[in-house]
Amino acid sequence: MSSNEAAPSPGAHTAGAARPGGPAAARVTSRDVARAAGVSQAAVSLVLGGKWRGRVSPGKAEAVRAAARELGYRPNLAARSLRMGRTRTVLLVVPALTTEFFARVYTGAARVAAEHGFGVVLYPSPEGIGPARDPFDSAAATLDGVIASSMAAEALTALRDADLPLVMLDSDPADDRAGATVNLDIAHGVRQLTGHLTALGHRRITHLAADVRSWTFEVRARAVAESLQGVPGALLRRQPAALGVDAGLHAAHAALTGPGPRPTALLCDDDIIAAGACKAVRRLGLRIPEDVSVTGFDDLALAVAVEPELTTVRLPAEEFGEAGMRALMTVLDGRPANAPTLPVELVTRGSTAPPQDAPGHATRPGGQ
Amino acid sequence: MSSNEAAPSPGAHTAGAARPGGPAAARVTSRDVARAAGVSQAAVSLVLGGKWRGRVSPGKAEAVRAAARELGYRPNLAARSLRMGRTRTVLLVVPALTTEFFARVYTGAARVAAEHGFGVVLYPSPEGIGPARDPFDSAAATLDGVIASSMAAEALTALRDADLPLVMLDSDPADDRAGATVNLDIAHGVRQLTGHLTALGHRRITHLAADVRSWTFEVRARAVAESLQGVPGALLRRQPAALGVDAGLHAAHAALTGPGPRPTALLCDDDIIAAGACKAVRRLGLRIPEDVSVTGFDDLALAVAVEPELTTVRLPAEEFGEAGMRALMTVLDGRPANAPTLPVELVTRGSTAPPQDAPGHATRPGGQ
DNA sequence: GACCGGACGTGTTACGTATAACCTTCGGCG
DNA sequence: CGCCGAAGGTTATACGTAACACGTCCGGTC
Repeated sequence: MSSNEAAPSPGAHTAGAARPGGPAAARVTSRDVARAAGVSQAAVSLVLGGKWRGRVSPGKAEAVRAAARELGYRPNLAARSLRMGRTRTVLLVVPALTTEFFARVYTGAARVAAEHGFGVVLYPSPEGIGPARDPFDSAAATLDGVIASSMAAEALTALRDADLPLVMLDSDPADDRAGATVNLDIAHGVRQLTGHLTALGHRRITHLAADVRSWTFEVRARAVAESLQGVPGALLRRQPAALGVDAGLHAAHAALTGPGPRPTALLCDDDIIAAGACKAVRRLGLRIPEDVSVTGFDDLALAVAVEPELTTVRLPAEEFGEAGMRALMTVLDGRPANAPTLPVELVTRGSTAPPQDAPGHATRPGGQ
Repeated sequence: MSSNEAAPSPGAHTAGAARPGGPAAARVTSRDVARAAGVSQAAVSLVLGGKWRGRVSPGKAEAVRAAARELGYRPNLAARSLRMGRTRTVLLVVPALTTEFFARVYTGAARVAAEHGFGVVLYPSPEGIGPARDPFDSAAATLDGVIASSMAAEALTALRDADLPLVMLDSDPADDRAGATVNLDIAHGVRQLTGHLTALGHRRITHLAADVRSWTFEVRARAVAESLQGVPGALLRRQPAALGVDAGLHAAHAALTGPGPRPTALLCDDDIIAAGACKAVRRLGLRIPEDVSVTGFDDLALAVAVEPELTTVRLPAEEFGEAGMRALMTVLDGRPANAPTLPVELVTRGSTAPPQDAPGHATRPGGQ
């Protein structure tokens, strides 16, 4: 990593000066550098590759580096990949990039990858790519490793032939396909959340549960149930919800108008569902948080855009991507993979408050 | 969104059946296919490359295809790139991926690229990558072309050496660096928007203008000014706003509490600023849309998550990315580039209504 | 004085593909 | 009949890099 921290910016300057009027058509190769430095191409490869300890004299090594800088030499990645059998490219499999959460995961992962000289290509789920060719058709041939979210696990079936190093994000640690698994401490976040709600006095809580088969949502459902187990008088119900604002709205409507006593809190599986739930609450003439408290998950930008701002569990999305990429890099180095679990944090905002349980004044038609 | 009903399963099935128990260590090359089909490696290349019209008999061609399928042959992209001098990889330069708009642009661009057998790598702006190495250092060596948003124009300076085919998104058509420019009909969208507001009776309008130097925001500012030029009694003011919910809140607060008559409409440069503006309006004890109308831009998911839902100008983000990539593909084919301008659409929702101080028209509390 | 091993390099090769150049067969035509 | 061009292939080569195998010098050692 510290081997080549040669300054790039002055290099660009001299490169511009070094090519006065010549057409950029002819790419400069390691052989050109060799010629300029008066050494063989092999020496250039050794020097620039950093492994010249006792093979090239310091003087010539410096000459090589100078010539490379002067000519603006960039190694041809295709040739290198062909020779080495490695592409320094990894695949990130996410359910959809248009969700802010995974866009941030990508950002973190790409940053760490860049530090290691790796690139990241995306497989943003079948619905993102649509009916086009399966990226694995060509991609699998030129990948060094894969990071995959548990929410896109089904896409991984296409990869089961190629036994690439694999790091799973937020998935069952018992999954043996993965070389390592990086998790978020979802269960703890849920416990904080339910603790917050019960401390406020909430007992009738409906979990607006994402109807996506995924490890992370299974954990959330289990943690919600378990953490309310010991609370006297707690009445937990479960309302499935698809992902999206509209789906959250419909699910919340069903939850609030269904049989039995009305819940005083809606615990939503993500902020987007929660935003939809807020709309449903208000359309029924109820107030947030006085009549119904609503909580989200993820702490997206959305969480502070809606009103009132959402109490939610902040997931460290970028750090998540960073940790996943770091784990993959250690696996690629042949070292044993660490599999950290990242902490999450409850963020308390205006969408939660003690319930106004007075049984008499349920509906206030006018409202604002 | 229904999850993926697409079926990559049959292809995966045959692939799984073709490799019974062998270790996947040894990659299958075109020579292996040649051996299996009883032809030379060159014939395999011809057949699989599709240019065997009068060079290989149909029978042998079919045998080659069968053998390739049977063995699960995947061409080595590194070798192909080295031989051809092209990488079938293009770069998409965007200001930040965590914004939904550009995530959708990427999705569309990646889809079209995949149809052409191209991959897309991202350069999500310096602030996304952070202080890590400049991706162009290595990337520029292996790119066939570039698509760049005008919002990330400064990042392009790093590319000025490499004279790669370049398609600009939503930027000044006079910019000569670009081989083609794909635009959105922003000006028309703005005219629809101002027409909508003035038809409702609004005259005192403040433009919450993104303080980002970018072609698209310059066009918006100009179009707002020009389209209100001929409206009698129109009073346009301009309030700079950084990007983000908080920035929108502050800018709107300044606009509403500043000197002079209070504006009855806030025309925001994007939905996120508009969401912040909504919060500012309510914090001042004013109502949307009765006291102040608010409009956004882009039609992100956010636009229907806030309440009231935002009147906004829908930008066809994915189509935008698709059109950009299509233009780049034609440039790469050596054909003259078409440079379309995509239509945009005004979406009228609950955040706009006639101003209450307009004579005659009164308040309609219900909403729809 | 023969031998050894480390420092300092260079020649050569292979990675897998696409394609130019070449070679053979064969039917048709002057 | 002799020759030509097309069909149907094959052989050979180059792309740019990394690294193995091989030299050569030279100071020290027995």
